[in-house]
Amino acid sequence: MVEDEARLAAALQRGLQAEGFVVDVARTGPAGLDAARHGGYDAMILDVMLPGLSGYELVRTLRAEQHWLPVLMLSAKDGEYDQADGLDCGADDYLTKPFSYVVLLARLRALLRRGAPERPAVLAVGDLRLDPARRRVTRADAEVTLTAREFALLSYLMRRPGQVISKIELLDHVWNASVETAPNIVEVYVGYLRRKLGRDRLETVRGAGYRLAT
Amino acid sequence: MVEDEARLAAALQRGLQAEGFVVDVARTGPAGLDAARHGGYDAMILDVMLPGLSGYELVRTLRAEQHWLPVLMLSAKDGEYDQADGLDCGADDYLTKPFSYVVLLARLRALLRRGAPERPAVLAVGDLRLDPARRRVTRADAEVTLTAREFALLSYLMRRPGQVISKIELLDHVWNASVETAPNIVEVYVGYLRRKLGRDRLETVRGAGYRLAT
DNA sequence: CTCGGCCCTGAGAACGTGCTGAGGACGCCG
DNA sequence: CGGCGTCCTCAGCACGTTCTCAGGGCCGAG
Repeated sequence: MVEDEARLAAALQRGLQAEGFVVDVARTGPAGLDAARHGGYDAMILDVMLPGLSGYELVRTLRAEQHWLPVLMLSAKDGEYDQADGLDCGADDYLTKPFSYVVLLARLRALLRRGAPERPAVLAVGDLRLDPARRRVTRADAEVTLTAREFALLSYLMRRPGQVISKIELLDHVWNASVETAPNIVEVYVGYLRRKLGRDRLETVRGAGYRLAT
Repeated sequence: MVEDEARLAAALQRGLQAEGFVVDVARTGPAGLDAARHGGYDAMILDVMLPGLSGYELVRTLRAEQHWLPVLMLSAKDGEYDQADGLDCGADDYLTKPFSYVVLLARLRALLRRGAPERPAVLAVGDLRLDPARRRVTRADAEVTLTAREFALLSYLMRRPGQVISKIELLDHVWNASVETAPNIVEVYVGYLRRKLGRDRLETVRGAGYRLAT
């Protein structure tokens, strides 16, 4: 739940927990966005008026990043266009304050029942797209075939584009090898990926690791 | 749309048609139920107060019959429990009359965007059709006879066409075997299916699993 | 410029994965 | 009992994948 009014947040949290839900609360827009990205939640209750980032922007960002978490929006504005805007930003339902707790609960259940549409959780960086479920990678809409190891390495890098990731970390997560494994294997596979994806997608940061160009 | 007030129905129909929707109207509960069952619609707008069969009962019946058409319920009752009841019967959204047309439209769009969690009576992928009820499979309109195991495997794959499904998962769901069972049996059955359905329907994704070509 | 270390790459060995045909176990039915 | 169909096991083979290794190139520090 992303809600900056502490009392409302606490009341809802208590109520939902009593229903058996596991509830986390974020108080600001950016914090909520972050939680939605990485928290593995089944749904999000989202206030529109938030410090840092409005609920509208939050949903829009989330959808642009291909996250399809069901979102129930709360707002004090009951203008019909506010409601329409919220839904068109990508929210799945919209309630105006003050709202009935029973209604909130029923709508939340309806949302969960409907569930997230099968995750097009597609990672996209530049013209690179990686679909974990379909295990497909395309570069400028052309399919690229990767081996299992190459695929694992690329998806690890694509989850943190622009960041430098050390060979040790890659060995650890992609190979789950111990620290003493020779890091040369990473170099070899980066080489393979460069050959298949283009020379300049993967930058070497000498002495530090590799970075996926954004 | 299932609505017995002729003027409202006509107005909505006109409006939605102007937005590019194809709209049919049913005036009674039973007629609406029938249309929902056989009409192949993408969503249903449903009044609660209907002659013959209430909206609540209609949705409940539909859901009990495993139809997962998105339903937007309309009602003159704005008691919170009415709303909660409607949603708990299986509706996906609920609007109280009088409602704003703009809001209706936005909610309808949100509902369509989320889409029906497809559970079609007949699974179809390419020229392959599989009818779970009749336990029949056809390929380009020619019947294919499958053994029980082959059928189970194929239907599991057809529920998630294009996605890569691991042998472990197949073992788990089609064989409900433990993780330590030798995955060779999956390979064998994929071989059988390929022989019966054609070589290239089932792609092997080395190190990952199998994928039904879309 | 020179040197040391870091990184890249091609060759090929080692390894694993997946495919297939043969055939045994089992249950069903005439 | 014998024939049949289904389910499954097994072992051998083929080939793609993974990894090792060594030589050489590149970069930055001094």
